[in-house]
Amino acid sequence: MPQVPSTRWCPTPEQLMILEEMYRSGVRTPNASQIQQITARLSYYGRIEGKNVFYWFQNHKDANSVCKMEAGDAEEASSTSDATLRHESMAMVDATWAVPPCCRPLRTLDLFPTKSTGLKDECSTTSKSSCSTTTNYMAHSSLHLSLPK
Amino acid sequence: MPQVPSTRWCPTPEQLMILEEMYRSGVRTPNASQIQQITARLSYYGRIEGKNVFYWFQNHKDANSVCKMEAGDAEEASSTSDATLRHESMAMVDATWAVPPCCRPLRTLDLFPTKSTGLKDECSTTSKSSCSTTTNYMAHSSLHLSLPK
DNA sequence: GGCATATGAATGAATG
DNA sequence: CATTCATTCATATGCC
Repeated sequence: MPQVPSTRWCPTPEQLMILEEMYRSGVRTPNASQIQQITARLSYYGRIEGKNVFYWFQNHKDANSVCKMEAGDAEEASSTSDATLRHESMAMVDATWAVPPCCRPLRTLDLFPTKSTGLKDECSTTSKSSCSTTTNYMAHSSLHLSLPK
Repeated sequence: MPQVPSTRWCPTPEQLMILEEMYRSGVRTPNASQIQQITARLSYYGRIEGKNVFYWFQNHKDANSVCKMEAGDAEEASSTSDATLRHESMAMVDATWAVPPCCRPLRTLDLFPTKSTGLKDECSTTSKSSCSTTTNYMAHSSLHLSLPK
C-alpha cells in the first residue's frame, strides 16, 4: 500500500497552456525528439514524463467548443458549466449535458511547501475555492457529431 | 426532498433496474444513439441525463456481485506492468518514463499514520510565474521516425 | 454535528 | 484514431 506519491500526472496550467498552444500550432503527434523537448520544457513547471505528453496529444482530439448547455432545458443555477464532451456518444447526448459546476480546482498553492514544521498537509481538502480559471479544456469530441449548440 | 436542482443524479430503482438489465443483456458501451434512447426511456422515471447513462455504464464494471470490496486485502499486486512500447516515439521517450523522483518532491513525509480516507495527494505545482518563457519554438526535427506500428 | 462510506463524475492511461 | 480501462475527485447520503 503504497502511499507512494505515484500520483497521476497533474497538468499544471502552465503546462496546459503550452501544450494547447503547441496543439494550436499544428502539433498533432510529436515524434520522440519532439516529445522529449516538450517534456523537458514542461518539466520546468512540474513533474511530467514523456508519456504524459504523448498521451496528451493522443487524447487531445479537439479542445473546441466548450459547449454549454442549452438554455431551454435546464434551469439549474448554471454556473457556467461547460460540458466537456469526450466521446462521440457524449457528444450526441450533449443535449442532455447540463453539467453544473464540477470544475476542477487546481490546488496549485504557493511554492513548494516546507512542511517540516507543524504545517498542515498541503493537500488539505479545503481550499477548493476557485475552480474557475480555464481548467476545463479538452473536449474530446470526435468525428462529425454535431456537438453542442 | 431532493429539491436541490444541482444535485447529482439519483438513480431510481426503476432506472437502475433497466440499466442493469441492459448491462446484463450485454450492453457495455452504448453509442450516442443508444444513450439517447436509454436516457429518454429512463427519464420517464426521473430526471436523468445522457452523461449519467454514459458514466453509469462506464463505471458499472462489476457492481452487481462484487464480493471483494472489503475483506482484508491489504496488499496489492503491483505488477508494475512494463510499458510495452508501442510507438517508436514512445520508445525514445522511454528514457523519460519511469522517471521516479527526479526533481519534483511531491510527497511529504508523513510521520503520523493517516487514515486512507480521503487521501489526497498534492499535485500542487507552483504557479510561479517566473515566466520568462522564452518562446521556445518547436524543433522541426522531422526525423525519420515512423510512429505507429 | 461531523466522520464514514458509496457512488457519480472526470480524466489520464492504455489498448486495438 | 477510436475505444476501453483504471484511478482519482467530488458529492451525496448514512451512521454514529
